[in-house]
Amino acid sequence: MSSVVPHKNKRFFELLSEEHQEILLLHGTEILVRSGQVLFYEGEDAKHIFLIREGQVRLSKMTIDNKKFFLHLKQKHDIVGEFSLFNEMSLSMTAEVVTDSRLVRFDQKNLEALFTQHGDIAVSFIKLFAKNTQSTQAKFSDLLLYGKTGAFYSILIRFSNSYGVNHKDGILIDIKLTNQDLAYFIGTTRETVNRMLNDLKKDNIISVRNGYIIIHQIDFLRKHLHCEKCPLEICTIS
Amino acid sequence: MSSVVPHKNKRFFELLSEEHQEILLLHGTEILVRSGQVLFYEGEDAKHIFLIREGQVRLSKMTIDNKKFFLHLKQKHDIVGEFSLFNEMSLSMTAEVVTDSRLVRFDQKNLEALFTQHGDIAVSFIKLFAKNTQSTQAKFSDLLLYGKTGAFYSILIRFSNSYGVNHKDGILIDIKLTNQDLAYFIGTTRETVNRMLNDLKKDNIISVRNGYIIIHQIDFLRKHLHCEKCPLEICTIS
DNA sequence: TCAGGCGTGTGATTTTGCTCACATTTATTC
DNA sequence: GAATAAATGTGAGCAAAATCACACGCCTGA
Repeated sequence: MSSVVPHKNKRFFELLSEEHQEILLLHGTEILVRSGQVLFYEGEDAKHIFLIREGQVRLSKMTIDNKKFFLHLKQKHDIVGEFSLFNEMSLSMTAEVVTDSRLVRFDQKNLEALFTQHGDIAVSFIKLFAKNTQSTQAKFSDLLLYGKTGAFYSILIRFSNSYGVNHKDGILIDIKLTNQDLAYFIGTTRETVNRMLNDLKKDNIISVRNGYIIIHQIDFLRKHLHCEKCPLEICTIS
Repeated sequence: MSSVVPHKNKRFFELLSEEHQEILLLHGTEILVRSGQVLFYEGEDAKHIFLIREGQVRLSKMTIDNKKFFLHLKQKHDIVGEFSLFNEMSLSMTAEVVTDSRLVRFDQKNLEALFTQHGDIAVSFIKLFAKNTQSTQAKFSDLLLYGKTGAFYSILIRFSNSYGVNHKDGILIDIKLTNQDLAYFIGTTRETVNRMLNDLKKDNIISVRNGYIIIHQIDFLRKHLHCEKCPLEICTIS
């Protein structure tokens, strides 16, 4: 742990006690899922939620006029599909596995019973939701209040918090992201992203080395969003 | 209950059993709060959450460069501040009472204990979060994917679901909203809102009678968002 | 009753971001 | 290593929305 990336965010599963982790795992089934597979589609009825043991899952919304919008990129220890607990509502997003993954699948009904019995696990779950809510709303207010540039900076900060690793020249975002991917995360076009990226490169705020983004001056980004002092936990992409 | 406003959304508190309602109320303190008072500010440490018995509370984010963004307008039976449960994180929004209100204030610590003991109340809380999450994310994807017009239509639909009452010419939104208020809900300017409002009036989609908006053709708005068939519960403003 | 405040309405100008079109570079595949 | 595909880079034109500037109506309180 260095000064650049002070600490990784603790994810839901890590926050549970050993004992609770075991209880939870006993109620699920481990499954292997290949990249490209879809865990559930928008509009379907919710049946399961998933814990990621290994791999990455992307949550997105897609519209009829085939616009796409990526909401989250979930990783190890994250929960996917929690927003369907325990409603009869149909799902509001699509979950797609983007790198081969090992997941634990839980049945909704099982979980409800488990939570009713183990109030303390339910409380951990509430914490998960609470953090998520804050994080999501913070993200969107960035996206809306500071234009596309703001949205872009916001997403960079979020990626650096969720996927950043220390690097001699700053923070390296340790996943491949095309311009188009980034565009889907902020609701813009790849051209606009490309121009913004190049502006930042020109000013030496970031650089790109074989497809990976390195952020040299994250404070520049934070300042633009008036977010110098905001807590790390809420600025995440997962 | 008519065909225009098929049913009011059931809010968190109403979904609890009588027994649970009583248990919950026993753990809180009833307070009266005047319009204009602030329950908590962005950046503070979270101490309480609130149940609205009567009145309205607005949740917003405010930035240094004094941009404002209204996230929710909560009403009777809604919970305010749940996103602070049970983290040590500082609050990410400001809660302001906008009409004189009667609230029940809960202490975080109390609630955590209560939930641990009564898993089933915790489960109800998880439902609240789950619905909220879906609703919020649906809203924001509208705001980002369909431009300012889309954002505006989205907000109108949400207000009609949360505050709409039947009216001979359509759905009346039963709260006063200035152009500026609406602008803060969608992250735009009052001028833009004004122009959009007038466009809708011109086409007889809506009209405004002494400050209250009446929606005549809500389907027009829905169609624009490709949202004809989407469930009522997630399109709310609270 | 009239002054001041607040909300609304509307034009002109500028900025931002999207669309389209195409060139170039970087990966893949056979 | 040539052929193809995928991703990046960039200009020009256009559309959407923000900004600025100001006029008007309506309520409210001295």
